[in-house]
Parts: sequence; C-alpha cells; structure tokens
Amino acid sequence: MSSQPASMRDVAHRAGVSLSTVSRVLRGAPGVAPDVRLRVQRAADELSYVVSRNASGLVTGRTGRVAVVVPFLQPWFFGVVLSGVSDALREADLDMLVYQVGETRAREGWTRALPLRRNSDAVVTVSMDLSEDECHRLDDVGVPVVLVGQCVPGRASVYIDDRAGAAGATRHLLNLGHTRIAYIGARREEWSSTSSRHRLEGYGAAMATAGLAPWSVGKATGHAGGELAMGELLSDQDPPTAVLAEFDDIAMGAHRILRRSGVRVPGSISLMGFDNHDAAAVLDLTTVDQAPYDTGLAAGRLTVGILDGKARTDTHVEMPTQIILRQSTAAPRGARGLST
Amino acid sequence: MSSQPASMRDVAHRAGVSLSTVSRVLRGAPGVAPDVRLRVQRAADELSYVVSRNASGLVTGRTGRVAVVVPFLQPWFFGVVLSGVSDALREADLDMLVYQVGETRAREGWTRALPLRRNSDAVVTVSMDLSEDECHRLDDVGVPVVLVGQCVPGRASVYIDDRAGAAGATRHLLNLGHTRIAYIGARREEWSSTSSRHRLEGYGAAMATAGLAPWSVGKATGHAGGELAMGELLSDQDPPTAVLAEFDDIAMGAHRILRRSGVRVPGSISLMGFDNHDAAAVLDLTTVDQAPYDTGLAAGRLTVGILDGKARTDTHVEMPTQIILRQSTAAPRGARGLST
DNA sequence: CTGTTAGCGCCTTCAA
DNA sequence: TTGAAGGCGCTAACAG
Repeated sequence: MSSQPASMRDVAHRAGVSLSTVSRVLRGAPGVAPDVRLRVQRAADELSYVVSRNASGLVTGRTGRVAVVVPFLQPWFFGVVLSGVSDALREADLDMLVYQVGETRAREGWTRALPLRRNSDAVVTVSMDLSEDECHRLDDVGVPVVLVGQCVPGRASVYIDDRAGAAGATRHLLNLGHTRIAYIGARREEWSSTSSRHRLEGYGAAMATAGLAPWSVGKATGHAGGELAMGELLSDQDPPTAVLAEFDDIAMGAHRILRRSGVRVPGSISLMGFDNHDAAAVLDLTTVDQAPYDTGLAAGRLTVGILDGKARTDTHVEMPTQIILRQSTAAPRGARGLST
Repeated sequence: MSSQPASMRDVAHRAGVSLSTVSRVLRGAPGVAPDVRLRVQRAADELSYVVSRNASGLVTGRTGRVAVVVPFLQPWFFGVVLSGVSDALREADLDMLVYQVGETRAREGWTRALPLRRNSDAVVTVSMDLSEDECHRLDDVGVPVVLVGQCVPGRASVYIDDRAGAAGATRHLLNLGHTRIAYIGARREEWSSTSSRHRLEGYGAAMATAGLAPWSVGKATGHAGGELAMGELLSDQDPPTAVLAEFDDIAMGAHRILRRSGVRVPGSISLMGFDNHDAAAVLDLTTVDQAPYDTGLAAGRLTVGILDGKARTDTHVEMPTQIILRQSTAAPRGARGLST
C-alpha cells in the first residue's frame, strides 16, 4: 500500500516508544517489559514492518546472507543440494544468495567478480572443485567458506566418500559373479574433478582386490558420453558383462544404447550408475545414492554453526553413500557367484 | 588477508583522493578526470575492494538484489528456470536471493515471513500459482513482482500457452491416426494449478474439434501417478492407442509400467509427455518443450527492465512451446491417418 | 526497564 | 573536476 515502506521510526511512533526499544523487541533482545514488547510487536505487524537487513547489517557487520556458489544450476543435483542448504539456512533465518559461475575454464576470477566481500556472511561452494589458488583467493574474501563435494584438509568440507561408493558398487557387481566389469567415466581432460578421480580409483581398488584388471573407458560427460562409451564396449571382441558408470547421466546414455541395440539389461549386461538421479528410478537403474539433499542440509547447518561460533572452520562431514538395488543388475549368465 | 575488509576510505586514502571521488569512479559516474579514475580503479583492485551493497543500498534505496520465490528447488524444472534468471540478473549486476517456500498449503503468510520488504528490489515468483489474495499481499511489499508460469492480467507475467501446447500435442496424436487418446494428469484435488487446468482444457478442445470425447484419468502427481493411471488404462476393456501425460514425470511413470508389462511403445501404445524433461531424451519420449531456461532468462530481463523503468509492470511475455518428436509416438496399427 | 547518542559505509547534495 | 557535510535505517554503548 504505502509507497514508502514503514521504517523503525514509524513503528516506534505507533507504539509510543523509542527506537532502541523497537530494535530490542525485534531482535528478541532481553530487557523489555512484556506489555511493551507486545505493543511493539503489534505495531510492527500492523505496519507489516520488516527490519532492513541492509541497515542492521551496516551496524552489526553481519549481512544475514550466505552466498552459495555453483558451477551450474540446471543439473538435477544442484537443485537438490540447494534445497537442503536453503532449508538449513531458513532455520537460522539466513537468506540464500545463489551464484552460478559456469564451467571451470570460464570462471577466472569469480572470487573477485562476485560481490561476496561485504555482502554475505559465509560462502558455500558446491562441486566447485577449487584449486589451491582459488581457495586462497577465497580466504581474501574474509568470510568462512564451506566446501560441498570436495574435501580439503583444514577447511570445512561436506562430501561423500566417492572412493568407497565406487568400490562398493564394483563389489556389488563382483559379488554377483561378474569378472568382466567395465567402467565408463568422463574423459579426464574434459572434467577432471576430484570426485571423478576418486570414483575411478575406488573401482580400480575393488577390481585389484578381486585380482582383476581394471577396464575403463573415458568419453564426454553426460548422456552423449555414455552412448559413445557403450558403443565402444559393444564393439569389443569380448564385451563386458557388467558396466559401472561414473554417474547416472552417463549410465542413462549407455542404457539408451543398450535398449536400441536390443541388448537385454540385466539379462546380457548389468548396468549400474552413481548418484541416484531422479530418473534412475524410472529406468530401474541400480545406483549409488549420495543423498544430495542431506548433504545440502548438513552444509547449511555447518555454515550456521560456524557463524554462531559453535563449529570449527575445519570440520569435515562425510556423508554416507548407499547402494540402491534396482532391476538393472543381476548375475551374469552361467555365473558361479552368489547366484548359484 | 586483512581481517577487516577494505572500506571506501582505504581506497580513497591509497589513491590520494576524497571519498566522493572514489564513489563516483566506482559507480561509473561522469565528471572524473581520466587519470584520477584510473588511479582509483587501481587502488580498489589492489585492495580487492568491493562496494558494500548494504551501505550503498541504504542511501539509494536499492538493494541490488532480486528475490526469486519457488515452491520447490528439487524438481529439475526450477533449477533450469533459476539458471536463466540468474544469467539475466548477472548481466545487470544484480544478485539473486532464492527462497523455497514449500507446497501451497504449507505456505501461509510467506509474503510476510520472508524479509522481502526492504531487502530486495523485485520479486520473481516461479510456478507459485498465486491466489488473488497472495497477489495483493505481495503488493504490500512495495516492490515490482514478476510472475513466471502464471498469467495474471495487469501484472508482469512470463508464461507458456499451456492450452495451445496440450492442444498441439493432442493434434499430433490425432494426425498420426489415433482416436482413442487418453489423458493422464494429476488429480485436481492434489495439484490444481492453472497450468494443470489449461493443459487439460487444451487436450479437451483438440479432442472436441476432432469430434472425439475426452478421456482423462487423474491420479497422484509424479512417477507414482503415472504408474497408477497407466495401470488403470491397461485394465480398460478397450485400452487407448495413445496417451498424453500432463507432464513428463507422469509420462515416465507410465512408460515404466508399459515397459514392465511388455507393451511396446510406440508399437502398441503411443506415449507423449509435456515439459521436455532432462530424462525424456533418454527414454526417447516425444514431448512438448517449454524452454524453461529461456523463460527464466525472459523473466530476469523483464525484471531488470522494470527496475530500469524501461518495461511496464503489466508486460506479458508468452513463451513458445514446441513439439519434440522422438520415438515414443507413431501411427496406430492399421491407421488410416497420415501414415497411409 | 527505557531513552539518548554516536556511528556503521556509502551516496548525494552543495560549495569550492 | 573535486572535496566537505549530512543522512539513509539501524544497533550498541551509555545514561537515566
């Protein structure tokens, strides 16, 4: 209604008290008579008054805002993480600023380009896979940083054990009786995140433990890469009986190729993904769940904890992964594994 | 490094000029000697100085921030829209605040609970399907509002023509020669958004034009609903030869049931979705694309335009929809349609 | 318990 | 073209 939104003065006036009293009430500070508190609250309500974080922040030095930096906003994963972060911040009455900075190569200098400096109380990076350099530049911003999907010693990090997840997935296939297990991932030159590296390592380790040689194919990321890689595998003179993909998107591309080629899943080839993508359920894809919502929630709460001085800035939170069994994996034909 | 971030005074000091000069340079205001401008800029760079939006906003009354309100953050759709909004705002150097307010019934009073009032320059709502009441309460906030995915006369809206999209999809199926075309949507009591209503109407209209009676099944939303609805249709004594789903998630659930039941798509039943969900490509699902990224971009730009006084607050932008032909639709067996 | 005072960091007059 | 002064809305010390 009012073209000029009410200010604290208006509330004070209406309640018949001074500015500081209004301030105290609205901040929930102690030392205000109950009846006065009530009167002020009513006055504020009637004027639909909301404290300007701008002005209060100027004094307190806190903005009431947390910046969340993501490379992309489109992939399913980030929305889910953000959802968790958002819920956690809301609990603490903090606002969430979201910055999309694009792929690694294009984001030179985002640490300074973004108005982080005095405009947010903390920075949460999601799957940014920061270099040492970027980390240091973030320090310059002078606010606590929480890394999601990346584990850096000495820094607040929330992440999953990609190695263990991939190893577990590999073991699942091994236990079913598979020995010819291929791994499809993104080509290292295109997308060499730490998580990417760890998953490959986990696969390799599990294979080694089983006394088997690793067999990995690296193509582009996403559906397209999965299609290419699976095409290659199907053209091998002795194709695998099971395939583990670095993430579900890749698995989905592979699935499509298998469907089109008339190769039965899991009849002829078992296929397994990683991430528990939304659509994995639709494809009945066995996969590794990494609970991105919980990760976001944990990251948000850790951020709040750090801001409240209740958590250390070098806290590490490792989120569990979990194998989600669906219809895309089974024992190979004539297996001598668990499926006897 | 400095624990206390540099302030404008520090920059002024370092450049050997006054505060106002620094302010002018950093705002790009005219009336500063080129060499001075340069000197100030260098000083600011060296101190990695960033203007505090908090402080400047206090004076100018503008916060440099736009609030984007979404019901959920997890579904694919919102991430894509946000991505577009983010890019548009970034062009104008505006920050994006994101608020997730939950489902309709749970969001009583979000218009006042959120610190929108003096904390953002504009509000963008995405698929919020605001009631008259909520719209008015938003007016109270006193900032321009842009509605995405909802068309309200007299208010800035960016939306698609759901009716036309659904009608087009139906016509696609009709043209292929189908006559027994069923529609699966979310049950009205669960999710009665305008968009939902319009899609059903579009389907109904196209059927009517073709002289056919509509046949719609309403179940839960999401995969689950699609599964239930398709189950019901498959149990009909004369099942449809084509099915149009209100959105891709539902179509995917239906697809799963068809796959499990051994019903060939599109051999026995053609299946069509709406939205062009990420995973629709993987399932080879014919669908209606509604370009959510472009929608977000348009909404963001419209917001910027309104803030700059270059666009009217009642601008309507209708985004085009487009049929994406994939492998899930074909002429029915023995059709006399286009497929002769 | 309440009110008064002095800034927070910046932009906007106005005067030089 | 530049500098000095005032105040944006609020909080934090202090006084009462």
